[in-house]
Amino acid sequence: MTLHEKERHRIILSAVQDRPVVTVVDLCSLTGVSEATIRRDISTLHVQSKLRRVRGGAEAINPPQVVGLAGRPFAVNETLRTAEKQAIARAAVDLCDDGDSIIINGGTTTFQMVHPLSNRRLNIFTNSFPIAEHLLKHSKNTIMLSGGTIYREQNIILSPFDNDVTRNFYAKRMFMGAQGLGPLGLMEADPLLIQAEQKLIGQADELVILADSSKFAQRSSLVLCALSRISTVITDNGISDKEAAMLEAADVKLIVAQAGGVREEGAAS
Amino acid sequence: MTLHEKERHRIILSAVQDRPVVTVVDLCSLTGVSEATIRRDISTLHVQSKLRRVRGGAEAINPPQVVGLAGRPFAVNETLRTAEKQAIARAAVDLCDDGDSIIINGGTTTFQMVHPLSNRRLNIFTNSFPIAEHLLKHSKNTIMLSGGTIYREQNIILSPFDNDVTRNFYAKRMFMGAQGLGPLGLMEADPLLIQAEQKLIGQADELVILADSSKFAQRSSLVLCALSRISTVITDNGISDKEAAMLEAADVKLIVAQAGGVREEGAAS
DNA sequence: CAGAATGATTAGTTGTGATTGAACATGATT
DNA sequence: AATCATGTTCAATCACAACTAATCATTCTG
Repeated sequence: MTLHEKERHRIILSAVQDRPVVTVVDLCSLTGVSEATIRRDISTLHVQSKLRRVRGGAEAINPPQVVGLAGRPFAVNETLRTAEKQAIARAAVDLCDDGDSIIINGGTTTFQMVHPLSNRRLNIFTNSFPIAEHLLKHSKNTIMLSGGTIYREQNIILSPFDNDVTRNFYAKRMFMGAQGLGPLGLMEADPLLIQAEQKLIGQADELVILADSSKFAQRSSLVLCALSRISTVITDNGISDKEAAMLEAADVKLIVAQAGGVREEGAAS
Repeated sequence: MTLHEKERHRIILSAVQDRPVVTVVDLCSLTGVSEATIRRDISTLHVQSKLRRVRGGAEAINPPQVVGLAGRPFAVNETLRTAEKQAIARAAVDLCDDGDSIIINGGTTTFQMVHPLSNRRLNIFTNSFPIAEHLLKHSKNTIMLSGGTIYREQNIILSPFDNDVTRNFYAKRMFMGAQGLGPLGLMEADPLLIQAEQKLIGQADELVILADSSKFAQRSSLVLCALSRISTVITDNGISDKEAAMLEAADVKLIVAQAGGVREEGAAS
């Protein structure tokens, strides 16, 4: 993959805003270019005062504490398995072409999609405030937001009412994370979330699930939808043969994303 | 395929606006002409300052610093008359009690309400992304957002559809700024905004207008609503007696806010 | 036909990726 | 505490591919 200088800069800046510090290897797997290039880019952006260069990577230029606790999205969960999540998110974005209309459901995994999306031009509908915020600031995508109350813990916008914006938006694909993924289907913990997500699922042709391999071991109390409704699952190479077979039996396309590349298995429809 | 210079230039400019960066080969396959010609065109457009030439292609001229600019809301307008606007916004917030439900329409003046609101606890409905963002991070108010597309220039969320979240929210007061304020009523420039704002106005008992005194001189092409619909106007002490009389005649309560305190005049209903 | 614009060719420049050895941090050992 | 060992990060270098600019032949336009 060959990206242009400007595009890489966009992605790097997008990533550096998001976290106190990004490592060179992070940016490497995020952009798909070599370490040398990343270093050169960081140097360039450093002299332009777009970011500050530190050993091992780069940090945002603005004072460390500007963003309070609530400001950092998903503060606690964010650092877990980021490498896998980034690779998965990148594979997800690779499915899309510029101009596509997609839905991104809120979550820590789907949030990682914002960086590869920063140099794209899609129509994006989301119920996640941080995703909308980031894309608004760091990309040229068209952003549509669902209306309702902003729930601080989940950083999700929920409405008790039927939302006409939601019901009138049609998307080629919907991307969502998962609490757990088993033979029964997609598992979720919060009943309130389920209701909102089921509404959204109805608006998309394909349903793409982003789930790192640990999610296959997790179970939850509520089933959001059956496996048969899922078009594609993107995961990392920690997935077992048995789990892969389960998906294949349900006619689900499986994409295995690994840092720096994507290996495809299984088949469907 | 043979295209004329003008046509190619139009295509190139169109493409460059659309994406952060276009490559020469992109434009090549887009126009069907040779790389040499595209390069010549880019050179021409570059000296005309229609776009910026970068290695491998061209980029739009406008974002020399996308991050810093887009991050701060209303970057251009923000610094004008801030002292007055802050005093006005403070007076507006003083009208509210904790627990109230209010609507805040987007705008540079109403944005100033976020600071006095930071230690309050209200139910706030807004169509302004920056207002929601700020209150979410720096306050404990309950935030409700209208759904729809986020318009970047205005930083406002608009929906072509009737929005049930909007229609089901009832508020004691709605706060909004104004383009202009005259005998005919509240003036606004953008027809798209008018439609959305009129919907919102219907959901509130009282309509409170935040308008610094310069707004009485401004006129716009479109009337948003009559003076009679307005409950209260908050302005600064630059208001003339004649303008105050106009408001009093329409039975509008007038509040004059000045830095450090509030002086009340006029009376109503 | 003249002048301009376009496309192809070529030579020169610049960015990119991999390799190497030096500088640096970390943790363990004496 | 000082030293050493290990692993990571960094800068310099080089080969290679991509991009650019200049030139010239050809085609289009008036």
